[in-house]
Amino acid sequence: MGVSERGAADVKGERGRREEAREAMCPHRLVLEHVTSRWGVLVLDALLDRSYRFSELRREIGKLSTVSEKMLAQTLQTLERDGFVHRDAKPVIPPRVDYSITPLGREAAEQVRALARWTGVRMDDVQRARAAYDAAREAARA
Amino acid sequence: MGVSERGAADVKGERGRREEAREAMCPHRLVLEHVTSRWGVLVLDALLDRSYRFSELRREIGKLSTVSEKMLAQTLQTLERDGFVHRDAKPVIPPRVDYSITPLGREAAEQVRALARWTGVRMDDVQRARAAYDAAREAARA
DNA sequence: CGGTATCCGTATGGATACTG
DNA sequence: CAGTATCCATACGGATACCG
Repeated sequence: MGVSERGAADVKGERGRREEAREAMCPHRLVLEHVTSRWGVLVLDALLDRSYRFSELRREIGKLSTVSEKMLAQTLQTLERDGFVHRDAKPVIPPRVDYSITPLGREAAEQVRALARWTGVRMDDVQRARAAYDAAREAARA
Repeated sequence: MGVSERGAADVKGERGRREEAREAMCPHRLVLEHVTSRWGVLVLDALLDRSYRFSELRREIGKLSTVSEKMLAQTLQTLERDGFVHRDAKPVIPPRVDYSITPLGREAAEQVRALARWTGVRMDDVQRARAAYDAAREAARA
């Protein structure tokens, strides 16, 4: 799931309409979507170990899956706004911005990491299940 | 984040190309995306308590967020293929299909539920963080 | 009832170029 | 370096129709 935020570029400075509409009925579902989003998961997991600069974080995450600058920036902004990530912009040339996890973010990140680890551990069970499923469908086709 | 599967209808019987390509480099990331997907989270959480029929599940989930038949079917298929959900189609008229969670799925669902609960508990911290963030940006604008 | 097939609008998010 | 602006492909997901 994406971060569900339209880039500020596409429509002037507003968060997505969908997200805004859904915010009314069940606010914490959105928070869940933020932390479990495609890049949110990887950002939180990375920041659990140490703080990162923007490009450094991009490279780190890139080991697993390539993320565009745009999506990384969007994800970081969302997580910062929710209070999970702290952004420290140093007024130097060239610019230097450090991202770190907050105490609140750490709580989320630990659970997310646990889930991520779990998928790794259970991966072969999943693959066996998939093989069985595909085989059954193949058989049904004949 | 969606389930990341294109409907079988759109392109003949194949899973999304993106998903297929990414499957190669980091398979367990996809599993994580399946269980944390928009509807995957809600399906797993619901099935943790008891089994449901298709429409019944749709109504249950609908209390939180409306899901189309198409997306629910897609989500259930993905979770079934991964071995998290068991599908029991009874050969009766009218058709009756029960969905239940598997032991493997239960492990995932429990973690997902814990995370979902956590977002509920910490919701006011998040809202305070958001208010602070928005106020800071407002101040910077002036 | 429990789906699948098809059509289709549009938000999502990647690539690229540009700026402070 | 750390982003923002812009463009654009596409896949996400809703509506509808139909079938077993």
